[in-house]
Amino acid sequence: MKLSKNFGKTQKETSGDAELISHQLLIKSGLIHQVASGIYSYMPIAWRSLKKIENIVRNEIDKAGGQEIRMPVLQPQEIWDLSGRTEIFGSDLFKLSDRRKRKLVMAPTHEEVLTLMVKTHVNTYKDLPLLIYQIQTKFRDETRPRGGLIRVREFDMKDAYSFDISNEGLDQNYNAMIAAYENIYNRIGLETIKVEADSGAIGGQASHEFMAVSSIGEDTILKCSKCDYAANSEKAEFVRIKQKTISEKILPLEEIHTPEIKTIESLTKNLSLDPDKMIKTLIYLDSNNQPLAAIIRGDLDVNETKLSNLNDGKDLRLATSEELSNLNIPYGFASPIQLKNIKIIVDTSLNFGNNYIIGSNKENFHYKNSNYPRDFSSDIVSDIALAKPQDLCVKCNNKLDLKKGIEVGHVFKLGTKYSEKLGAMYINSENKQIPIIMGCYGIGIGRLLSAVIEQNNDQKGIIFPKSIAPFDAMLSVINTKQENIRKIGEEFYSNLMDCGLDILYDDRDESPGVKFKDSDLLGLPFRIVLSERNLKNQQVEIQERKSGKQELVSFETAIEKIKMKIQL
RNA sequence: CGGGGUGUGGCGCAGCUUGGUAGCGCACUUGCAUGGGGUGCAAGGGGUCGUUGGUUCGAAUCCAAUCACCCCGACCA
Repeated sequence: MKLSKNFGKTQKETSGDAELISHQLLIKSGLIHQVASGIYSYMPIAWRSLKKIENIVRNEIDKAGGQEIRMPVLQPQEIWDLSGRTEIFGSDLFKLSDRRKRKLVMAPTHEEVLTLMVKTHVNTYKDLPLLIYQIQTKFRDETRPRGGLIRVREFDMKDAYSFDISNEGLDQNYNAMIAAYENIYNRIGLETIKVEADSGAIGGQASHEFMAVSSIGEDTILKCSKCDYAANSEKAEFVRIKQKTISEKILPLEEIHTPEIKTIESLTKNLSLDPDKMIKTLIYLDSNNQPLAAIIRGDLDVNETKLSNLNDGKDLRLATSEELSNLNIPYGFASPIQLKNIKIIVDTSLNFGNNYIIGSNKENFHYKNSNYPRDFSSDIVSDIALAKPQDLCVKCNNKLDLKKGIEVGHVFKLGTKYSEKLGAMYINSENKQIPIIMGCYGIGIGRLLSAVIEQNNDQKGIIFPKSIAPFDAMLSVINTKQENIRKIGEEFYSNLMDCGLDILYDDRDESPGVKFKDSDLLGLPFRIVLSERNLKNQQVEIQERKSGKQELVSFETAIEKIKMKIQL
């Protein structure tokens, strides 16, 4: 394509609105155009790259046995009511109604429609397994779109769904998709790590996320410094360390006067004891305002996702001090001891120490030498703690590191959650109706592009990996005003195109500086320079964007050389 | 939703405190020069100052409401 004809221009300056490098580069290079918050148009050059990404994704999912279909964005709200996700998605779900006042939604994902399709078209175990996917525009009314294409409200996503008759079948599909995802990231030049994840609003038994490690990532990952264990912060587990001063002897409970000492921090100071000698009691309220007590060692923080999962996934929030006094719990002195009619969830950390300081439910008093389960009971003992860097890996006992990541793929084992709710059953060999076992697998196309740019750039601009570069190379012709050079350039361009190469031909009447800057900014894998200086010596310059390495080759062999380099 | 910020030619910004009818850079048009790292000179075109209402003889500027966008948090396949 001739750059002079391209719809879209590079800019010298970017809006102060753009903070992320990928966002700045996408705007500076004229690749995207913002229409509204979290809503973008893709300009021709970006669209080429996105189509390449899309095709790599399509190719890998096809290889994994996927069948591509296309489902509508617009869907009746009733099917979302049926699965119960109208409420779960809440305000993130774009809703509208048609002229007959029928309620519709703009789909943020497609489990419902596809499960209902499968219900119609699958009858027997002989029809399974299936792996169905589409690449479709999704809509989510995000609370806060941000970072250019990183988090948007309208975006293209590949979503795949597996349907199996056994957990082994599900495992197979799940693993096949993980392998496909890893191929995709390799091919598009994105470094990712696979982490264990919480299954969130989609629901289900197991889930992994693929994270592009990046300091601007929105997600927090804990990754073992030695082994391959990695999980996002909602999911991450860790080994509880035993108390340093663990007492052999369990001492009797004793009340101590602690006036106005309401926090672990002030207890630590006033009693000269480490926080891991204390127990903290946090009272949460769920969406129905049902209270819940989370009991955890003083040096640890509660992971609200883990806690919520133990409470039917209901949203939780900390009770205010007024709400506490309504429950007869003095703020700052809450305690599981003598706590009645409240569900108590205890973190496993309490099993690794004894003789703790603990609240008393009495204003200005704590107990010392409290021991679990001697002094209080619990409804559930489980891991409800938030992992921190330096905590120990559950697999190998080495230290965990904290990293930030951009979520670029998510896979879930759904199980029978949707098939049961929507009645997607098959008949087994014994003529019994059995719910189909499902999995779902998502990967965001636009987010991949911005993640790749976020990872592949330098001071000068984007450095496109070959596989997703909008063109194979930039042909910069210097001084197009000179008739003979322009002619050579035109011919050279069409010869390159005839070789099947995809060339962006800078035929503009611009100064060399402008052409070079734009070429670097756009970051195609190679730049080919035709100029008077080189042509005098019958030479053509080829520069690799990534390394900056320049090479002068003879005019005759230039096309062959270029072809070789590009196809390498 | 809470906190902070910003809306002025296509883009980036100044002007607002102290009211007097809009300016700079980039981009654009034309001409001349230049031609290996955003080149130089000259001449031009283009703005409902986010919107609505108010105060005033007079509002980009003061007041009020409202909308949009960005950042942090909360939230989030």
